[in-house]
Amino acid sequence: MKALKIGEVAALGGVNLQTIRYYERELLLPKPPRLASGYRMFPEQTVRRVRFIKRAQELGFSLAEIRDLLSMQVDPNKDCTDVQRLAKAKIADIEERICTLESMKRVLTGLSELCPGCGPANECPILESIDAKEER
Amino acid sequence: MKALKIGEVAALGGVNLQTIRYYERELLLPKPPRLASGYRMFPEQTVRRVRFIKRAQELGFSLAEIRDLLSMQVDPNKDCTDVQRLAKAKIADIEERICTLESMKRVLTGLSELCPGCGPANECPILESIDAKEER
DNA sequence: CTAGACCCTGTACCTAGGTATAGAGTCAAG
DNA sequence: CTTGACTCTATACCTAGGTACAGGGTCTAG
Repeated sequence: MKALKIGEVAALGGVNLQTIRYYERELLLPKPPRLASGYRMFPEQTVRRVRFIKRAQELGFSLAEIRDLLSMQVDPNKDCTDVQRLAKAKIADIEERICTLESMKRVLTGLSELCPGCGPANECPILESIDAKEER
Repeated sequence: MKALKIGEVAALGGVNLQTIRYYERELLLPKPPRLASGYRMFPEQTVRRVRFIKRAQELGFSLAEIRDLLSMQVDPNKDCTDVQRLAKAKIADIEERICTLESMKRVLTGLSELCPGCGPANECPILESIDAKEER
């Protein structure tokens, strides 16, 4: 099993070199052994871990949540229920964000339809609607 | 027309007092006249402007975009087309974010269905799927 | 005239997830 | 043995949208 230097881990993992050190500080990567010179020597599987982190991020997990996911991977006392719970919570979270965005979109679309698309901006119904809600 | 002190503007606008100074620095509010003591004296309509900012934020506009909206409100050379353009761009932006979230949700839901909800976490299909994409 | 509430500026701090820079040390090829 | 690529630590900086604090001055009611 070949040990990798930080630059190799970063290149293979597809991230910036500083990001590796950042992940180590944030406890997303275990502290690697060092050479006498102080150089970090990472086990090969670190690359896989970095990619795991990036993919979990794409699914909407924060680094704090990913830290939890990673600890479940290695903790024999944790079971699937815990992972399921995190996944379900994240799905609910995503759904809520979608709802918020959809309501924003509805309002904006409604405003946009009021606007004739011409005429002076200071009389634009979009601006007036945002502005004048206090007399509702 | 009564002039308002900063604390009154903040209270009536429903924001923190520091936020008013921040908005002034960020050119979202015009620089108000000052008393000899240095106290800011805001025209009453400032409250309305603060509320405009907060409502536009709720619709998804950033402060930079709101600065543009506000300048259109007062610039006689701008017309509705400009406002429309900003609104449409924001709608497109919101739609894109919804798409991203929906794709995240689809993937997570798929993973969640693979998981039996029991068994050791280190064999959880959710974690394995996030982990093992490199052999796809 | 004094106490308490208010205001001033400047600066630092917060979240989240990094990125950049400086100055010094190390490693490997030729 | 030198040179260039790599690594080390520490610290600062970035976005966005604020919030907090220190140390001072001002305003107003009693």
